[in-house]
Amino acid sequence: MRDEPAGSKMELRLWLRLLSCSNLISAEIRRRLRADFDVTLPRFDVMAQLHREPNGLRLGDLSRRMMVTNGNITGLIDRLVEEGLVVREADPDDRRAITVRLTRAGATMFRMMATAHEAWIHELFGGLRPKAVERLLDDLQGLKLSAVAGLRSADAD
Amino acid sequence: MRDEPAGSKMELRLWLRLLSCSNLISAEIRRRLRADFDVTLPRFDVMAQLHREPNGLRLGDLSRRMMVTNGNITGLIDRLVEEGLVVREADPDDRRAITVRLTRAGATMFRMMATAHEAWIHELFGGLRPKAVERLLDDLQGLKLSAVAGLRSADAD
DNA sequence: TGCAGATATTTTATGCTTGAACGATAATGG
DNA sequence: CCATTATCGTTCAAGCATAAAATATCTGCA
Repeated sequence: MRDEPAGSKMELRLWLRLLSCSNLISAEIRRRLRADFDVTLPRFDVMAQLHREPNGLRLGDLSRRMMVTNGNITGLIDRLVEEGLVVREADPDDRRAITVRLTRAGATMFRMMATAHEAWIHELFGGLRPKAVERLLDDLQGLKLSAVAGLRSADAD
Repeated sequence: MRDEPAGSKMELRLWLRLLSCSNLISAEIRRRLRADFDVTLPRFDVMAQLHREPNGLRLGDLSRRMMVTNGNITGLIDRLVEEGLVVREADPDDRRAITVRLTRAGATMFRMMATAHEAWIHELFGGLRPKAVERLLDDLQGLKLSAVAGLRSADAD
């Protein structure tokens, strides 16, 4: 007897449910960001990272933090620069490197968006009891650990 | 004074954690689908839907089930047809409509992928105790209900 | 009948994302 | 010192995704 079959099916259901929650919510956040601020989620994410680093971030660090490829960041920053929300600055110590930073307009805009964003999340998550929020935080942490372990075991193959 | 702040911050943390779990896992699934079967996740999803409908599905039904736009489906099906995994069939009753269905090769290929997929999920989720899986299924269902309610309340605005 | 509106799909423009290839610069080791 | 190697950012081609406009067909009703 193995415990896989039944367990596997439940895990599959869990994965589908997780994905549908995540997609449902992120689609709604994207919709509202677009409707209220004419901004996309990836742009919002970039601005969120930059907002916590007043001295700016190198492009490589930004792409690592956002877990996306370098080539992706280039285009994202291009558009944010066009809109005057972000500036590129040469690094005096390393001529390969470029640092990006929010402009004053970018920082102001981000603060407005962040306030709205937090309220939206509360609208969407507010139906959960605090206990359930705690449990989910815990269990999702467990899932993350499990997944990271699963990643590594496949690496070793 | 409002009662939001504390709760809102936890909800925000939960949202970020949910998103990072979902992204982590789906990136890994994409990577493996590509490495082992040279297939993308959206293509796999289309094939999964078609596999449960031996008589095929109309494009509109397919886009509704996958919760993506019509225009998206067009290109996805184009590529699957090129690869010989799917066929388009005219509907004799309605000349606007097109039904798509897995070819025999498509069905065979999907069954192989589905087997591997289930094993991958078990690798990634297997670190969770069955109790935790149950709890997550429950709590995520609660989250979904909360989010759907939040969607509707915004509609009414 | 004939036509207004609904429905089914495709097309188009735009943006995000990836992986791979590339050019420029920096760091290292003989 | 110079050649090799590594790092930083960009470019490119391909694919996914959306919203909006276009096309074709169907349906209901006056």
